Amino acid sequence: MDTKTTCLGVLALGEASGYEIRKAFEEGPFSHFADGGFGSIYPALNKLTDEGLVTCTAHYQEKRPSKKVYRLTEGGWDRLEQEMRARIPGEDKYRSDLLFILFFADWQDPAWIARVIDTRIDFYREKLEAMKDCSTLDGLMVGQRLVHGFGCAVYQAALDYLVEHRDAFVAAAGNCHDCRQTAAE
Amino acid sequence: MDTKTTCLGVLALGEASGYEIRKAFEEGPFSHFADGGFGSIYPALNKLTDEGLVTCTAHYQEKRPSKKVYRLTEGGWDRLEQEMRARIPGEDKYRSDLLFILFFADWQDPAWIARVIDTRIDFYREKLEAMKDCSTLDGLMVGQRLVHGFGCAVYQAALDYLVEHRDAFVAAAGNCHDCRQTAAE
DNA sequence: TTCGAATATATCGGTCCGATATATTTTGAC
DNA sequence: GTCAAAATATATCGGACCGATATATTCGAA
Repeated sequence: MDTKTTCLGVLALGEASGYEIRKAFEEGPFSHFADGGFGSIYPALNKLTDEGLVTCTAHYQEKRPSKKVYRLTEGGWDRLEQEMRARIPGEDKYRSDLLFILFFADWQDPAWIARVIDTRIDFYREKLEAMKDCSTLDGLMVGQRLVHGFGCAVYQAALDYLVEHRDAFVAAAGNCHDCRQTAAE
Repeated sequence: MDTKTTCLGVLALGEASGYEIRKAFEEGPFSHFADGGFGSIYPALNKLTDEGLVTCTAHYQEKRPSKKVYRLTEGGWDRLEQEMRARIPGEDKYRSDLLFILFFADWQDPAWIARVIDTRIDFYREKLEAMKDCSTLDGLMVGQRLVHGFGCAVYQAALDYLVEHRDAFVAAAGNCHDCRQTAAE
């Protein structure tokens, strides 16, 4: 889904400003399967306004930049529904710099490998704790709760794998002292 | 990692053409944590050649476009090592159109929800089978095998969750006949 | 009191990606 | 045996996307 469509999705939960949409992508309920920075969100919101899919109301605030609150129009609802039924969704995209580094673990310093894995283990533990004690789950739609559960399940599997194989990764590191020659076959 | 760096990574396993690099991203050992289409790979390869990080040798073939084979230089090896140790790797990116659709399951047609989930379950089953019987695992470095295992573990967790909650998703669908009003609070 | 984080919008340059163009060989189905 | 489809192989273009940056104020913590 492009940024325009994911913005429509956030706005389907209630009116929001560009800033609030970004929070939904970064920390909110959309954070584990969608994203978008300001450089994508603001242009997308302008295009959506031009196409009549959202309305924009400026809420003037005395001491801050005036907040522009966006809201779906009937056309916006139609477009969102249409996008969600348009095609069987394509394969998920999963990109990981950590896995790229770990792939070449054999050629690297054991201490460095240990450090990147331990950092990630800590990160996953915190993330999962925050997701689980998430009391804001009440009142959500069933789909939202299930998708949240999907996120937890996948993070948990990643964490478990890292914990279980941490030592094997570290042991692999530093065993190949001549990688450039080895790779040259 | 940008496309230039991931290309260096593929070339670290042996010389390759642009076409072969793409296969490594699409089906090969890099497929579950990196990617890049021709539109990214060819320009990246040109830049790497300009910077002296790879060399390009044209292998003329009689009846096909001549194959340009790229190979890492010493500078290329240095750059790759440097990139992998430059910083603690950032959070993985996970993007999913399926989860976006499922998030709004309550508002959608049960048959459609069943179809998208069943399609994905089939996809994961095939993918996992292909990954597990992967006899090409012999002779790989330890890091490569472990990263492969990580991919299997995460795909398995995703598959298990979908199988277990498929009926709950379908049951959620179609229960909300008035989503636009409901969303308006 | 000062420094960083949060609130809030916006742009710009560079990168990335899907679609498309081109051309031949191999594979497989009927 | 023939024909279509898939694989081999490189390349570009326009539009979308993203990180960095600019601007300005308030709030809380050290």
